[in-house]
Amino acid sequence: MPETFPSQPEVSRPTMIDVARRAGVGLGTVSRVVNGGHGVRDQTAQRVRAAIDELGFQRNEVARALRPGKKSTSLALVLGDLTNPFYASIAKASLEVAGQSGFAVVLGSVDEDPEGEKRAIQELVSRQVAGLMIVPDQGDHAFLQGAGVPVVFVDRPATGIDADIVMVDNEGGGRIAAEHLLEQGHERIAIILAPSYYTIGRRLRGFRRAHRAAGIDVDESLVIQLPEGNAEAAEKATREVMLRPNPPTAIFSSTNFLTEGVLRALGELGREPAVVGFDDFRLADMLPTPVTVVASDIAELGRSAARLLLDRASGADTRPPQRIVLPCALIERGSGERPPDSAGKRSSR
Amino acid sequence: MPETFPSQPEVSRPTMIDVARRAGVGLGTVSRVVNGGHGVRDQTAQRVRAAIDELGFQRNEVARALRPGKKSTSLALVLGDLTNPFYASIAKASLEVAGQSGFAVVLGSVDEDPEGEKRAIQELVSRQVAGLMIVPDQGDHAFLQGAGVPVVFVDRPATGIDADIVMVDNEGGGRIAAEHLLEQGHERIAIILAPSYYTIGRRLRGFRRAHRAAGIDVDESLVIQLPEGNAEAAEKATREVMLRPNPPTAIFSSTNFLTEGVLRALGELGREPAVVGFDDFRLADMLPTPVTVVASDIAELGRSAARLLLDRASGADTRPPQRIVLPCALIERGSGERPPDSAGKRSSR
DNA sequence: TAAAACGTTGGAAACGTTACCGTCCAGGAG
DNA sequence: CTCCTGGACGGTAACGTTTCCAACGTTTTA
Repeated sequence: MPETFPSQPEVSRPTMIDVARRAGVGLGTVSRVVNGGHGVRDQTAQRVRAAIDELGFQRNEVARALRPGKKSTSLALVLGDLTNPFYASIAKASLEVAGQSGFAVVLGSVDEDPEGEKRAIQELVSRQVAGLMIVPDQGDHAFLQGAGVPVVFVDRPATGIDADIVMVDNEGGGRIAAEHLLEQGHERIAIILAPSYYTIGRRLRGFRRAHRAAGIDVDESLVIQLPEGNAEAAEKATREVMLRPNPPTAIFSSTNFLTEGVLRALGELGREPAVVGFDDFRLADMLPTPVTVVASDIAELGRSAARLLLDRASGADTRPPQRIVLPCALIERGSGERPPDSAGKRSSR
Repeated sequence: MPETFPSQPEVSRPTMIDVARRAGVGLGTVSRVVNGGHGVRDQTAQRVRAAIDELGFQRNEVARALRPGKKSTSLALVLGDLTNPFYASIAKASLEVAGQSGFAVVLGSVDEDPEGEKRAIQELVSRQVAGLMIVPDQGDHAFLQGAGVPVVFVDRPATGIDADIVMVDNEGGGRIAAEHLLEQGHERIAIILAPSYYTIGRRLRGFRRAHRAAGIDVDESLVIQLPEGNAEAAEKATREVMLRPNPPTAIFSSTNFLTEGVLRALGELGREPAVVGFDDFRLADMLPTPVTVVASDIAELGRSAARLLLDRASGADTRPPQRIVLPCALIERGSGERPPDSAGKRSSR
């Protein structure tokens, strides 16, 4: 018979009652000291603080949050694949801002389907979080309307609910990318699109507007809608389009993962059309041809969302739903500056 | 005077008492139904379930966790920079495993200093999480010993406490990397080390053992200890060592970010010693010379940690502290297969 | 000197849930 | 017919905190 350890040491942590007994004061007094100590004599407060130190008392946040009106000091963050540096940046930044205000961040587990998202959100709400930051999936989010907890959407708005939203200027970014390529003289620019998320639609719109402004028609056969938003799909689509009789001289890929797939296909084909990607990514400047991208401050996206949510949760901000839009900027690195006639040639490097 | 909105809709969510009233049953009966419904007649349970649906009732997890013995259904995860794909992978994987068991994951905000880490952990403990997963900083973690909550360390052990640990075979990885370079005939191999974390020390030990086994002395001037663990420090150090009169013919970089700096320096110098990095990274195969790495299953690190912690938290696992070590494997891509005499030459690509 | 005002403190209720205990009723055994 | 057993259910205490109210003592004011 194997020796077993006690499953939990079960050294129940001291409570305020223990502290009160130890300090020889009432329960209410301990609470007052713990919460700033107003209305308590210095001498008494000192005794209480001493007892707290001796016992190693720590306030039980769960019990605290139970009191009516007292919201918990946690925010929830619901997002997709943390492995995507885009999401990771948001998470990191919002975590920092929340932490500075003494808030913890709860991450719901996020499958990719809308139903899973809804379940995750419900779970989080049942944990009485003070607010929700959500990078929403496509489904309807009306169920959040009367949830009684403030919500800030990140990166894209949700349907069925009017709430705060923090996002980047997708249309502007798409426009800038297309303008840049058009200025180089490109007239046949392919655009690789991830499955129709809101953001992608806006990027396409900017792309079209830039063409219209330049008086150049968009070749609809070069508007490529992928079935999936991963690198593999982009790689396959790129290979296909570059092998057509009349391939594009430039490619705008609408997502960081997509850009990766595009570059992989081009590398294998030995072709070098101009390439501009949406969203910057690590090592973009170290690839055989450094990659030109349209970038925005993703961390600021997370920071803004967290700040806004904290203000909503505290009741400090009672304005109608806000819409914060962060700018995009072009970062020229080489791949986006290739002239139209370079397509198909191998570089001499 | 600007019109203000009510800060919170304040539609206090229905409680079990509301459900009980609505269904015409007692409070205890509702609780029984919500928790599996044993000892309740089918007909009664049906009425209760109907009331729950009509009111949109959701159990208040905070109140539930307040009851003695009832641990909360959240795990805490404390780690460094989420922007590092290594940490992001751990977070994602543990999130998935926890989610499958209905557990949420709370991320503490993590500054880089040990004091901040301690504060973050205390915060998390005060939230009554069921368990802690920690990628520990260097400081002493003895304060966790009697915290009454199970702890699993991830990636590296902590001092001052005997707890479960899930990590990769750092020494083996270091050995494999060095062996691989030695087999190519390299005799002057530099190793770039991040500030002395446990893991780095083990990798160095493996590096030394491989040398000893091959009967080759390690040139101590090529054991380079960085002041900081970022790419910039590695870039500077690499430039410095490659410009020495007798530069190394190969470099082993002990961290993914470090590898990035190493490659950057080499690219600018136009030198091509063999390079092996510890930990795989995105786009490693698409760089001008694809990068050979020693890799392990980081996601499995996170999954194992979460599984183990869940078992500990539930009391299902009462074994003495476990030590799980995941293997490392070499992924040959090119940079690690350069012969000694290629150093200094530009490639012909 | 008495009354009022104020600051400090103790005590109790309440938050929403679970667990225990007691009651009630139906049905079977004696 | 009575007693007992057992399942179903209702009520209540308890978890640890915050907040409100009452009580007390001291000081100020009339």
